[in-house]
Amino acid sequence: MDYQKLAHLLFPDVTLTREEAEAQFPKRDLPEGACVTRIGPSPTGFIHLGNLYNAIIAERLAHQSKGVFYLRIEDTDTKREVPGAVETIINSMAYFSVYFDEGATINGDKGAYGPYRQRQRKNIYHVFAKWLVEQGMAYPCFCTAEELNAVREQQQANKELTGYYGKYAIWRDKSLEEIQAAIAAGMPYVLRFRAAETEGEYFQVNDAIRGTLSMPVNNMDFVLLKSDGIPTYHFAHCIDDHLMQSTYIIRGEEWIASLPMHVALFQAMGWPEPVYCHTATLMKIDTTTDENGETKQIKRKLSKRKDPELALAYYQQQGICQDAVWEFLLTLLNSNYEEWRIANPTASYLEFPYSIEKMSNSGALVDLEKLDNISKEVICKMPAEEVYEKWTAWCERYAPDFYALATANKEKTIAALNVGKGGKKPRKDLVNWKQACEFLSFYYDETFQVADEMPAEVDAETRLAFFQRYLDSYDHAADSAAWFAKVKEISSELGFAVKPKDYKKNPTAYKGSIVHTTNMLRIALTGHANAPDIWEVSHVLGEATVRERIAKVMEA
RNA sequence: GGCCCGUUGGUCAAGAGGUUAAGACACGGCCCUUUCACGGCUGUAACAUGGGUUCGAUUCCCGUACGGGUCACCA
Repeated sequence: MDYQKLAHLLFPDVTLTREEAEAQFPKRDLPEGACVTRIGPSPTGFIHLGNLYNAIIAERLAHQSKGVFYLRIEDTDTKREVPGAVETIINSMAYFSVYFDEGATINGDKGAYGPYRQRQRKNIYHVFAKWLVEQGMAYPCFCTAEELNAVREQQQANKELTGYYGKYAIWRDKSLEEIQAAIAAGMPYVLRFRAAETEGEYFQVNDAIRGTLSMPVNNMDFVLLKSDGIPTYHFAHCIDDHLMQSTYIIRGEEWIASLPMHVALFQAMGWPEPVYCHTATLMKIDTTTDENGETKQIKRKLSKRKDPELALAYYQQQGICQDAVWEFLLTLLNSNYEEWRIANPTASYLEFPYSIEKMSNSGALVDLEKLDNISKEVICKMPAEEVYEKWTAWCERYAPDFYALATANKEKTIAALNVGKGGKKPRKDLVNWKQACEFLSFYYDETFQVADEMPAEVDAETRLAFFQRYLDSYDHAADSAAWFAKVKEISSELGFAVKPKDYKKNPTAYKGSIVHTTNMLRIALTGHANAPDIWEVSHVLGEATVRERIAKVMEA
């Protein structure tokens, strides 16, 4: 077989040599130890937590080492591509504060190692594909899908290893004439890798997360180029990650099984392999009912159909703060993150020394309660102005009514966000931006509602009397202590116990306790029996609103 | 089914051939307290399983179970 002739027959338009093509991607000028990483999402329109999880690892590895982090769009599957998906990927990553040094952007590509969309790199792949053909390491295969299916069924029936290998690789040793005839007949074909003919041979690969993996040597003549000339993931991964000089490949564990193919490819090309890092799949607990009617809890992979929390869009819609998602993922990534956070309460999460060796290699469960907890922690440490900016930014897109209210009452809103902030024990009222709307709604007359019932222990007459005296004696300028002293005084005059314990001990001696009177005030002012400090809230609302709201509940 | 990966409290997890097997979230109790939240103290709760190796194993080895991945012209 004349491989030169075959190569020319298959790639008549490729004029570049392998060396010339490689020369277009000069060595990166980076400091010692710098990592080059990437994410390579497919534009299928669905990006999920796992994408972010891997993106954060890659980003940290690159930026902690003064390396490069880039975005490559892996659009080799034209069938699954969804219009606008590239924008979705870019926007989602931006929403979660994941920034790329180079790669695909909304306005074309940025960086010297592009194009960063694989379909646009077709000619590059062909140069290397041609070289492999010249070396006798790749050949065309004209099998139809039907033929391949038939072979697979036969293999399954015989309990043999399925796939295109050994004696089943019927096109691997065809003559040039037969290939020429097939091409002349217009038969579509794929380009396959000529694998080593082995069986039962093993080799070892190192994985930065999992340690040494022992795997069978690849003996599959897998597809390099599909019939449309576009590479498969395997081929594109090898070519791109070499030319773009990725040093670490961060990807999900579903790729472990194809590692032998990738290693074989790198060896065929004569290139060093990058360091592989296969991350664990995110899981969740599901409650199911078994055949005996008993409910069971099982741990399973997050599913796109069943689990809304898998989609990144879910976190955006819920208004879960970006920083909280980062910290949550960081705690899953590195178990010592929480300890670090306790020791460094005010540091940015970007200062955390992330280490790939500390990664867990079993599937972590997505615990939304934990996320909420982290989220509260993150928001309560944020200055009110920042909370305001982030909350309103979210509202602008997801809650236009609140966007209008908050921006029209900016000063009041920031004051409201400052209630209970600061000090050693700041309040943790806000969990996410969606819940923030609910929580803050009582501050605005437009959304204020009396939701809770007045305490049943207090009769209507006493209640009115209390409010009347409160209004008559209300001094907006009084400080918190003076104000509370006044509330106690009125309560006492009306027969309420000033100390809750006194009332508890001797309930018949009183009409109620200070708990009841302050609760009435809370309900009148905030609509809820549970609310932040009354005095502080009153000063956010302003005297006029305080008087109005109390007058209103007296009418009801 | 073949191949690969994994299994420490409900969850995330630290850990080591001999430990009272950390910590965080969640849950319970107590305290603080004008409500709630916060905070403080405290409690319940774990090494999948059977064999080896060993003076001793949850930690090392082998098997089993369970969970996951993969076996495409998808990534």
